Amino acid sequence: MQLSQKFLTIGDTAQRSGVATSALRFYESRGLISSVRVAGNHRRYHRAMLRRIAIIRVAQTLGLSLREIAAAFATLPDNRNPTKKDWARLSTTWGKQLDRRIADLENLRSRLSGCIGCGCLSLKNCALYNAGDEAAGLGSGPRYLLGDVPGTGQEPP
Amino acid sequence: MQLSQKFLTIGDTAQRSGVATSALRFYESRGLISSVRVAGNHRRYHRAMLRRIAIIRVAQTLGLSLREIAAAFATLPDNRNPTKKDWARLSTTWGKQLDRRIADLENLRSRLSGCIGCGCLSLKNCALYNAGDEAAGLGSGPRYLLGDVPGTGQEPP
DNA sequence: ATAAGAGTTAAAGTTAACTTTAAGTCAAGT
DNA sequence: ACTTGACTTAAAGTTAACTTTAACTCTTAT
Repeated sequence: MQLSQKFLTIGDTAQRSGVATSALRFYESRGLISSVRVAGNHRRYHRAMLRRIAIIRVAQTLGLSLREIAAAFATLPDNRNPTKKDWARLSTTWGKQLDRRIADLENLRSRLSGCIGCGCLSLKNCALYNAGDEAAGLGSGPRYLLGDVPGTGQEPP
Repeated sequence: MQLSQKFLTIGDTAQRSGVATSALRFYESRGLISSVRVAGNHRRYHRAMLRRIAIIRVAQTLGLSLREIAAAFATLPDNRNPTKKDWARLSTTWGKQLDRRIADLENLRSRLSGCIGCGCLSLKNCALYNAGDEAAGLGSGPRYLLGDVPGTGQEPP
């Protein structure tokens, strides 16, 4: 295996990318990467594909699903291999998403802090319950917790 | 259905907790909640179980798996139903975990920021690669990206 | 010439957290 | 008496992201 080769076998690609051959075939089946075939139907990955594979792993670390990553790649003209500039654009977008996730968690954190000592945890008062399902209202979501406050028997529909 | 009843059918429990009956049976199969049986082999959940169910949902929102939640419940003396004090203890622990997750993400965020413009992304220099697998070293993890820098051919084992 | 090693495909297995389906039981209302 | 609705269980299905297995095919080193 020459390090300067332009095309790599799946085994070499796996070694250099740190991604199992089975995963590479899987990524290919999902359209995330591509290969050419040589005699014997064996795959050959272009060296540049290593960059793409690495970006996939980074994106996964950032919390993106393969579906989302594929969608991101699809925004590249001709679905070309990401250039340095493409990487800058993609990672900027992903950075913003990450910021949002962090903000959401911090929000959740402050809600939890407010609820740690309260012990109420009722649907109406507890910020934790009204966290995920803002528009849920009555009809879904845990109702009364500590205390299990009975209503009037005339709950709204 | 009387709101002041001490024991609820699975249907009533589902309605008041906002959790599907299938999910309740599933939680029970995993030991997260428990019930008594009445004539006809039908389940009855104690009203207090609603609190437990709600805590399960909150814990899930915080990112815990059912396995972890079960483990947390197991720390309660006699695996009793969580009291207000228990909730304070559990949620304090979970708050710390959440803090750690947030810190991890912020760390990742700053690494990403540093890499957005750089375009190097090599194993040795890139903070993003050395993110998850600190001790990975050579042998796993994407190697060379933009640039695909060839080594000496004498890589360490 | 041959055996080992690397590749190939399709299909099944894995884990989490449930949901859906199938087939059957039970109690209550008409 | 009979239908309806709620309930029961076991087993299979769902999604994501892969891995494992089985059964072959090719290439390469000896």
